[in-house]
Amino acid sequence: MFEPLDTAPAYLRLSAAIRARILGRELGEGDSLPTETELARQFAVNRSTVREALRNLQSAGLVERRGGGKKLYVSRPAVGAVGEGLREALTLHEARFADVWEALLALEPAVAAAAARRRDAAQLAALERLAEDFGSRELPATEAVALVGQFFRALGVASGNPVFVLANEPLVQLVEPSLAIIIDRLPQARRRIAGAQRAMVAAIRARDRAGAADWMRRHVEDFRRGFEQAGFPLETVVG
Amino acid sequence: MFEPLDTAPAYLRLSAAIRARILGRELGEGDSLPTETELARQFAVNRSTVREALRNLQSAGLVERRGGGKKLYVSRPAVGAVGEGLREALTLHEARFADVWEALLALEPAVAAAAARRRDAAQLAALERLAEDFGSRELPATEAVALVGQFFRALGVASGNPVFVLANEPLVQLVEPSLAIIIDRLPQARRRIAGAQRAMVAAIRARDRAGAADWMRRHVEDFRRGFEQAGFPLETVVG
DNA sequence: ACATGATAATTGTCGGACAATCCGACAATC
DNA sequence: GATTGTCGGATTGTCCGACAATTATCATGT
Repeated sequence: MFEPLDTAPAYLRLSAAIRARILGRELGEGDSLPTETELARQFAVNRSTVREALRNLQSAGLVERRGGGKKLYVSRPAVGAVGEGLREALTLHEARFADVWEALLALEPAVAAAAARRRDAAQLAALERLAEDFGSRELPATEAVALVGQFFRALGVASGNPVFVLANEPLVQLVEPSLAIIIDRLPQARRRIAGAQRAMVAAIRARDRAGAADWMRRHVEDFRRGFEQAGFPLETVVG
Repeated sequence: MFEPLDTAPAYLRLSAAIRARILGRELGEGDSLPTETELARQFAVNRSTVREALRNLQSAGLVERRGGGKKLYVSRPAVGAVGEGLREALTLHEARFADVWEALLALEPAVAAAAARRRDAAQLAALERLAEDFGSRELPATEAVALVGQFFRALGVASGNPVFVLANEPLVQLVEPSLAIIIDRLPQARRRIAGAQRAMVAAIRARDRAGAADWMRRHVEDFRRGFEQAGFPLETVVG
């Protein structure tokens, strides 16, 4: 009979208004927003209210301040930040290693296949350099893991699919700590990872989609085995 | 010799501090936070600063107010909200239909397979009811599409994998508008969707993982064909 | 054209204020 | 007994005004 009234606080309605303008492309990436005082004047609210609304947009990644400056710019949400939010969400939802692994097994072969199909020369070169770096040097675990993470991110970029790039990120972030432990405890882990990376890069260079996906599958399965052999149950909650 | 000082604004350090406590499980879901005045006192900052920090946590979904109340409670980020943020991010990254479809093709068969393996009786019943609802009634496009969305969400839940649940959400949200148009323009769309849902439910009931994945693959491929037949190029930017 | 320094604008933070609303307890009513 | 009214206190949403620190702007001299 009656519809609920819109009693949303002003700061929410304000951020919703600006958000709509950004998503509706009226404000494009790189455009700068008016100053807080000016926004307060235009929306006829207090500057404190404006600031609360801006914090909202800021943590959604829709606006940002560049390099310590004062001006606010419209921005597309950074992949790293979005991934971190997702990682937090998954942590609080108590995702287990088995869950993340299952997602990796579904996603990464497809990413590798897409990369094999669509990578350009520069992206291939980046992958080759990362694989070479990992394979040739005996870095400390933390740095080695960072390289593996970079390899996966580079794969995402090479896939040319922003959905893959975004989906990749939280999984990589969640997996990195476990991987560090595995590399520390299992002497053969480095060799196996290096081998898989080399094989994937070769398949991607040859534009061999099935090969890239296959090697990725083995790589991900190896990862699960490593996790178990390092003494962790698959039910371990990540994060 | 000297470490860089932490010059981040107070409201950021404050939200980081609370965030860390939540992620570190010192504050569990459902716990209530002190009042703003009390937080201001404890952190020795002004209440306005506290409020900016809280807006930050609020939009990350780490705290919420329940049902128009005043108390703040620690919460795990709601799937819908996280998905919406991701949808926005993908929209601003100009993901094309082809990209979303590629991700669906990688993800959904795995979700269906996991659901076939792990679903319990109640989850199966929910899927059956949704499929039955969709197949038996000739609802207007918007409601029909909502039912399809519910079917995918229920699949995610039945998969027992929070990663799948979360990854599902933005894809479903992005796809729903396109699907509404397809259903409107292609007379055979309803029948094909109903058929696929029935087949998937049957496979999931029989715990036939390969069958479920297979039917899902056909279903997703059908969806792409429908999109093209409805007159859209795959490069259409979603959102 | 380019560095430089003065000047104006802007942000981050603060203190205080007040109405609206929610909460809990208690009383009144059906 | 359950719903409804009432009342004081606590809390939030919003406003105002202020100020130091930092950044942007611009005229100026080289």
